[in-house]
Amino acid sequence: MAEAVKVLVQSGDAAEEVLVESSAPLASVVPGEDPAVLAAQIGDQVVDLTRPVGPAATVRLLRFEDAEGRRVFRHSSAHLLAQAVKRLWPDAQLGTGPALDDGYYYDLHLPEPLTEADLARLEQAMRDIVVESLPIRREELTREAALQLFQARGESFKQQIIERIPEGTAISVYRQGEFVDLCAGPHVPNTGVLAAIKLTSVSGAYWRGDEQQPMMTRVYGTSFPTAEALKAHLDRVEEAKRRDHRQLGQQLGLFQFRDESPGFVFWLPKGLKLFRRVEALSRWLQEQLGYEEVMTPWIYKDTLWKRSGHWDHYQDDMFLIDQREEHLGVKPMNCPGHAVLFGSTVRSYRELPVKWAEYSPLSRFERSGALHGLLRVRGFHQDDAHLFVRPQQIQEQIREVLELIDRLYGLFGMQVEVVFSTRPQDYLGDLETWEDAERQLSAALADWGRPYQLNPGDGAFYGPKLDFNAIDSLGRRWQTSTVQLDYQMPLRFDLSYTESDGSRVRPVMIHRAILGSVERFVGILIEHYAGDFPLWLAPLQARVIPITDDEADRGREMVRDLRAAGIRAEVDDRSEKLGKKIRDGQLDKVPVLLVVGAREREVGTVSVRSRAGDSGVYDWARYVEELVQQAALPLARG
RNA sequence: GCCGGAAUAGCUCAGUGGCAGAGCGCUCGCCUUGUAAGCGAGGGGUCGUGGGUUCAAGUCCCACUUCCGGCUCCA
Repeated sequence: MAEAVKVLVQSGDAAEEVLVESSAPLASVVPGEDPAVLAAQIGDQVVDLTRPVGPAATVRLLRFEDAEGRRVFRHSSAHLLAQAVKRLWPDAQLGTGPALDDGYYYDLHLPEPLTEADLARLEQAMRDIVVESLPIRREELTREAALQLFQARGESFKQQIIERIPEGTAISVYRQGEFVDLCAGPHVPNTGVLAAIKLTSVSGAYWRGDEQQPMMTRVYGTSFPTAEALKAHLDRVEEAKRRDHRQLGQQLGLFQFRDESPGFVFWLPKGLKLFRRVEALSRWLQEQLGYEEVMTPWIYKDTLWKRSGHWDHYQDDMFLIDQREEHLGVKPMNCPGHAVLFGSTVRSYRELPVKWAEYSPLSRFERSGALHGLLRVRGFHQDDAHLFVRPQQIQEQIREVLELIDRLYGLFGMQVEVVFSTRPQDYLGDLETWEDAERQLSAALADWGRPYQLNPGDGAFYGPKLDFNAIDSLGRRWQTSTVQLDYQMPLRFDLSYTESDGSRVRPVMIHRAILGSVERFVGILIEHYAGDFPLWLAPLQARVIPITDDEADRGREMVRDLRAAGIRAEVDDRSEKLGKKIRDGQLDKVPVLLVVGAREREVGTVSVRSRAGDSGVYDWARYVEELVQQAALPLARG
């Protein structure tokens, strides 16, 4: 029966040809029974090592180092978690437990809420199962058998999942010891390889993400093949925590949130310096491209919002005011105001593109649970602009926006990723217009020459869009910029311009924000730089430190020199020891500390200490000049 | 909005039914200092808000507010 087949086994960068029986398990082609091999890939399918080799010509062995292998490892970890829960709370019902990018979770329905204190017990139960090194076995069953199995075990959520599995799909379960879970797999060969595990948090989550459905308890965890790798990961998490903009904002005196106005920022002087600096950059770059700034009302009558469509589609997210007879809404976006302005006069094709920028405050009534530091607020500012263009100008205008994004993010040393979302099912307008718009967008992207991710069918109903993720110094992605084509707003406001042949044509509106919310962007920058802002951005660039009170006057003089040269500086003239002032300067993350003692005062020099440490003694006048140069905006491609 | 947790001095936090605390910051005094914390004293709190249980509540219970972790949503 068994037939010998020749298989090319790829393992990491190496590949070797082996002759095996086609009925032998894939594990038999693993060189030296290497326990680091978790699963295998045949074609584009990831499978268990217990599967027979079959007619495969090429088998790729997957380890934790491979993204696919990692997912298997984390998925098996989720099963491990579920098994431990069932041991401690036999009445718990299983929901789902997928792998995440750097961990996994399992949603469970528990009779009692689980607290973080229970996590230690649960973790221990998981370790016990690791030590037991239970083999993990796959089993395929019929729909009826599967339903019966989970019904017998009282797993109502699993039954719901089975009922939603399309006819004809193989239904599989995985068993390890007394535990069995409905699962497509694949999994690692046994629980023993899940060596280093850690539960990180517990929270609630709706079954299937639906508010109408029961609330599940979601337990989050992560896992690694070795304790060292787990430690390294936990250190990275610590690092991210250390950079939390909310903590740094408090520590560095940048901004505050207060109960008196939840979701709105109190900017302190230092934080506002950052905010204004970032905003000024955006303004400056846009002015180069011929944008013009406008400022439009922030409160409008309901008639405007009804016309723009916000009344029907966005009302829940707006601050509404009933002022005597009038129904008013505070603006969550600038677009209706700009549309009104565009339509206020007769426009010629010669004027287009009209590019209006606005930095006005916007308000959105975010649900209370959604608020998160500067990253999600109710009152914010966008570096917003609307481009009113002729349909044939879309490509060149998009191209220009892409360059603007490059230049702005380049200043902060950040890369951006693009997601192109195309026509959804329920699109408005005619197909031809959509196809032309999408063609122009992809042409602009192609011209830009950067890879992008296509998200078919995820565009807005009024037009296709580009979303941008900025990647920070820890490799985290933040959705910031957005570019959206809009055919609906011009229609609703009956916008038009006169074409060269005298006909009236409807312009296309391009909504775009480069920083996105300035508040959010500042929050991202705080985390990106961990509060160690580059000199050009730092709210306080230099602090002068006189060593004794005898140099305090000289110190104040130096601050005057620095301020006259445009450097943001202050003096620390407290009667404290030098070491103390240096320490405080470092903790305040001041880029340069300028020490002046009797020696420096006598000969007109300064002892400079940067973040890296003592960097020597310089002539004062020359140093100020040099500092001014270092503090200039890094506009390399000016 | 929903689930879970939390709220004590300006900040970070201890206090587990019986006199409200520490470190840092702040004020004052002493010290006059050479690259990450000098010494001493002082001031500072309706223990988030409102109700309840108790002889007695920062502590236990309930409601509300805000924050944190998620869900949902999203710039």
